[in-house]
Amino acid sequence: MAALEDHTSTDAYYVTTPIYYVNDRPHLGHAYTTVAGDVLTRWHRQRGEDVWYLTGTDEHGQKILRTAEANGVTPQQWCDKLVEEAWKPLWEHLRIANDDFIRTTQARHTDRVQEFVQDLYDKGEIYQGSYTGPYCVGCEEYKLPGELLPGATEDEKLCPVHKRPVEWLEEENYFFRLSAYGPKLLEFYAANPDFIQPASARNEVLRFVEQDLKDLSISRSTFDWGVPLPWDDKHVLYVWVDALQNYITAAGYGSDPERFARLWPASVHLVGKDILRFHAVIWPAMLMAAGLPLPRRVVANGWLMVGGEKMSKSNLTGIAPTDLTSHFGVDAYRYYFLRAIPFGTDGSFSWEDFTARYTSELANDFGNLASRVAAMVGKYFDGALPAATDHGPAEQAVADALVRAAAEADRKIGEELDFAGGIAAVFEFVKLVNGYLTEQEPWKVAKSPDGRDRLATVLYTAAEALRATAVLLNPLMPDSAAKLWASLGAEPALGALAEQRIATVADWGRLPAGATVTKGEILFPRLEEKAAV
RNA sequence: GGGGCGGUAGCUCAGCCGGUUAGAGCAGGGGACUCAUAAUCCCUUGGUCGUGGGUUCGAGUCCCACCCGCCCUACCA
Repeated sequence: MAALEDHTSTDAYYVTTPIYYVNDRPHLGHAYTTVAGDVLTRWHRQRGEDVWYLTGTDEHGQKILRTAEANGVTPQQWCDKLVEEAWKPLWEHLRIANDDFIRTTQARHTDRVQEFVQDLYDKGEIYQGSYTGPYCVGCEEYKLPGELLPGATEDEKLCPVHKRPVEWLEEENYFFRLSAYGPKLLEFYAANPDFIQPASARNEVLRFVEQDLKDLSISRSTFDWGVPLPWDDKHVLYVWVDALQNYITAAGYGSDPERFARLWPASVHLVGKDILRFHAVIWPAMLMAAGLPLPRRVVANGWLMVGGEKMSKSNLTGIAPTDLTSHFGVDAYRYYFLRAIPFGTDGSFSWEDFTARYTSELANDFGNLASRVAAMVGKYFDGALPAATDHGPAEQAVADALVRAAAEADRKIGEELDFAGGIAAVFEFVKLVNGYLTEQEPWKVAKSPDGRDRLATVLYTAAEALRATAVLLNPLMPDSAAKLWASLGAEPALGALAEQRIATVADWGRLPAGATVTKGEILFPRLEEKAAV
């Protein structure tokens, strides 16, 4: 529904993940979003587009300061350790092909951030004021009057989290004139109906902005782990104001005008639904104030639920991504979450469901198809792919199905970010090829003396179908696709798998006769019995 | 408290502007086949569509109320 590909040929397809808060190790939710972005960008690379994929870490703020203190190190040491020992290694492990990794403590970021806010200050978009509000000692933060619960007396209000009375505190602060941007934002949303996706997220933002925005407090003076305001170093920037700008500082804002022109505005900001408001309201308003173009899309993904229960912070960190990859493998991991959970909605997953899909879809349908085809080419033609000399209606039906599957996958994955739908289209094609083999019964044809042409044609058709499948699945499961590509002996004639283009993937007959087909290792071995999670 | 989203077969989900006997995949049952990772292919058993009202010739599909789950409410994808 949201085919919003209005970027011109000179613009890069620039995708960002959220900038992850390095307070702790990456969990399944972070990995889910990052894998989605990786598949999206790999897909666009295989379209031949100029692609840039950014991820990174948000390293300022009071929470990190506290965590570092609790661990007896400086906040910078804490961040360095987590980034190098937990975050970057996980992305490598999951085959994330990001083009850059930005950390908000890097000078290339903090210098530009200071210039950005100085510019807003000079333009009168930021003013000094004082913030007075109900403060919860338990939360160690200000609350909104509206979220407080009534207390024992008329004047007493309780923190909704701690159910304890709040105190009224006053703090000198700088404010961004967010309230002035409500009408402009609504105008922008109306003119760009696909800006916020999915529709549920868009609704939420619209209702919020329609209620009149309040100016945003953008500085803190009670702690110093942040970017100092250039005109008042007693204050550091509110962590989100600093963090959001990673999307432009990493793209060359203020340092590399040529690169910035190529990358900005971003094509897609991937975000979790919990941080939607920052990306769909505050960030656009800040960009408007600075006179910069707005990103084309903000896409919010839903929440992972474990076995029907909400994945709370505790049990979210309870299952580490590597706990799953060590059992199922990295490719299956990448496959599973994008296949099983419709992007944009909350979705349940479980060890049992993962196991069921692995066995049924990856091992039985896909992996086994690769095995049986390679085995028969080996058995009946000594591994030399024969030519299809008897291409008839049944073969044409396979070729036609491929055209449809490729088009649907391209539209759904490449345009709509409907990963589950796009993957399903490819796997329906895999099932169709299994059915084709069952109908054609090449093992019977092989026994008849005059069936040589027929046998060759059937096996060629299946191998050619697999060739396309390898290309279509490469963005999702690069290691398995590479194994299949090697098994088909495709590289000598067709070149590297990553160089295969989506636009020509459904052109029938690309895999040349004579290719050396070998029965490589099993793509998705049957899983060992697992006693407990 | 306010705002948003969801509650459909054992499981995970489709069901757009209301219209014949509510669909898919998986699991379960039966059959065919043997090239293949005991895989594949065909057929098939499952549902008072969260609850209670209402609108309508007709409602998972619209309206109201309620129950349950989740998210946001200015530092967790």
